[in-house]
Order: sequence, then structure tokens, then C-alpha cells
Amino acid sequence: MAKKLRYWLMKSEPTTYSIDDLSKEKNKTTHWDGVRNYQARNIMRDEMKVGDKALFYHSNAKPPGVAGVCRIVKESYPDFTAFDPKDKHFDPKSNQQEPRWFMVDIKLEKKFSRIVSLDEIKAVKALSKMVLVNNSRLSVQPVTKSEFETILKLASK
DNA sequence: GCCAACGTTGGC
DNA sequence: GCCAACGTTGGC
Repeated sequence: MAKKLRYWLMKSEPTTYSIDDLSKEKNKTTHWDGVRNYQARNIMRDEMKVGDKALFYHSNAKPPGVAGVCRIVKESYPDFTAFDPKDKHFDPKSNQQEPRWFMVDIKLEKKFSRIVSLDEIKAVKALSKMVLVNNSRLSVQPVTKSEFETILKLASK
């Protein structure tokens, strides 16, 4: 019965929402709203399961890199920010009956003592196949178990 | 701030 | 269904 744990990487611009913002949330938990890309949505909607782990990545940062680890604590449900005309992520094509966008809840598990920068990641051969390196624009992306563990090792160096 | 890469939209 | 125009992402 035991489902295999999967690994992901989720991006956020720290000026918008950083790992420290997440650590200040009640239960260190938040809903990952605002994703408006179908590929990323499909991953959240169809593939992310409770218990899966995700790298929290700071994009558009100095330096860009992985800041910590979080865990999926709630599986996909409609992204309600798409329903609110005043919200930055409002999408008139989404509605309660037929939601177009989905989100999951994540909980901070560990903030790294240092950022594992994109430069470092690019310099490691074992990480050369990461989606991050090859399709840099996808904001929610799969990571293999060995890639995940390699990043953890780098973080504790 | 620039711009390459990529995704989406809409006219035809 | 093609593709030009446009918008966004995100490293640099």
C-alpha cells in the first residue's frame, strides 16, 4: 500500500514570498496559489501527493538557489485566487463550477543553513539533468530522488 | 534593465 | 492548424 514518495521543486521569488515568509505562517503551512501554467498545474493537480517532498527555490534572487525543504500536506484543490477579480492572479476563465487552476498546501520542513545556489547546482555533474537546469522556466517541476539527496548533501556542506 | 526562451492568444 | 504578436519568466 505504501505509495512511493516523490520529489519536486517549487519556485518563488523571495521578494514576493520567501522561505522566511513560509516559516512565519501558522504551522509553517501555506497554500501554493498563483500558478498559471498548465504544465505546473497538472503536476500539482495530478501528481503531488501528501507526504511528497519539495525543494523550495528562490528565483530572481541573489543568488538564485534552493533555500530549503517542504512537504506536501494537502492535495490539490481549486486555486480560489483565480475567482477574485481584485486578485493579481484573477482569471475570468476560471470559476467555482469549472476551476481551471489548482494549488496544494505545503509545510516548511527545513530551512537550509545556506542557499544551494544555481551556480553550484550547475557545477555538479549528478545534477546536470535537473529540469531546473534544462527547462528553467517551469515553476513546479519534478526532481529525482538522487537529485534531491544530492542537494541535501550540498546544503549541509 | 536587458533579453532569450518559452507559453498563450487570436486572426486567418 | 499555422504562425505572428504579445506576455512572462528568470538568469545575468
